[in-house]
Amino acid sequence: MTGSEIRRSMPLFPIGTVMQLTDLTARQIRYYEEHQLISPARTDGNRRLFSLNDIDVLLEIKDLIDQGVNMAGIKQLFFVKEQQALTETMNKQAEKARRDLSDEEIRKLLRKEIVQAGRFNRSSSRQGNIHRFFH
Amino acid sequence: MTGSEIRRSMPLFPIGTVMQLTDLTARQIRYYEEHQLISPARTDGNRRLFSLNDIDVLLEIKDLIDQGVNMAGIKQLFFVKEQQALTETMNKQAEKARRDLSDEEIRKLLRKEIVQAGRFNRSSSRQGNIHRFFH
DNA sequence: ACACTATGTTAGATTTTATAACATAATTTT
DNA sequence: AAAATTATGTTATAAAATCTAACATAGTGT
Repeated sequence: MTGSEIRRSMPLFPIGTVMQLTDLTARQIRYYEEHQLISPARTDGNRRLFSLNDIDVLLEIKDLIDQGVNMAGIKQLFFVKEQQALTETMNKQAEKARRDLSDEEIRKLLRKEIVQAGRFNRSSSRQGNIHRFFH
Repeated sequence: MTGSEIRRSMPLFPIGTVMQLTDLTARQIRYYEEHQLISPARTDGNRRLFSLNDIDVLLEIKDLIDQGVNMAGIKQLFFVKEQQALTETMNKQAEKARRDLSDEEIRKLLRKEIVQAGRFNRSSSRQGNIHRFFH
């Protein structure tokens, strides 16, 4: 996880601040939590603490609501987005794996070459000081 | 004022959050406010709301205190820093003014050139379509 | 030894937030 | 059209967080 991801998910804001920042009522914010669109952290005393990510999501919800999308629609949209994000990271992992594989192949070839060079040097000029190639 | 400056001075955090973020007690934070090292905003109900800048200052104070500097010293340091910042912006303004002046001179020269070009064209070849130079 | 500094602690008042229940306009379903 | 559902408002009550102010105190500086 990167530093900015940590910062964006750090629980910092009480509901009052979030209300001002998002122009949503406390009732709305709690309602969206009830529907699991956000999961703010809690203080020891059970007060909600929202992260920057939570606020982003709330602003997104607000936009969609303003555009007439209902809760079911929003849930679906979020679900799809999450799937997208998931497959995206999976693709990235797969690509990384492929890259790692071909790296491995490169290394294999390199090894072969080195061995060949060794043989060549030994058999032809009897010098055998491969290490020169690695300085 | 830039966008990030606005963001950094936006009153967002209640004292509890600031306590956790800075590892200072409420008593300490209020004490530093009493000594005008910070000036957090207030809610309608008189609760303090701190900005990111406030938190930076508090962390700076904490550092200095950990290094054994007392309040008087911290005040002096902050005072000096503020003076520095002020003279710095003044220098910037002065430089800008100088640049603006020489810009003005450049424009003056350019104007002269244009007028000359106009005269030249009119008197010699009778075409006078200066506007070509400005496309 | 004495005054001052920086912080702790406590008390009582006020504000903010929590949950839960009931109310309701707007929309959807039957 | 009537009934059900949805998204939000409103209200009541309890608990948590914060406020100011006062007093306490260990450590510093003179």
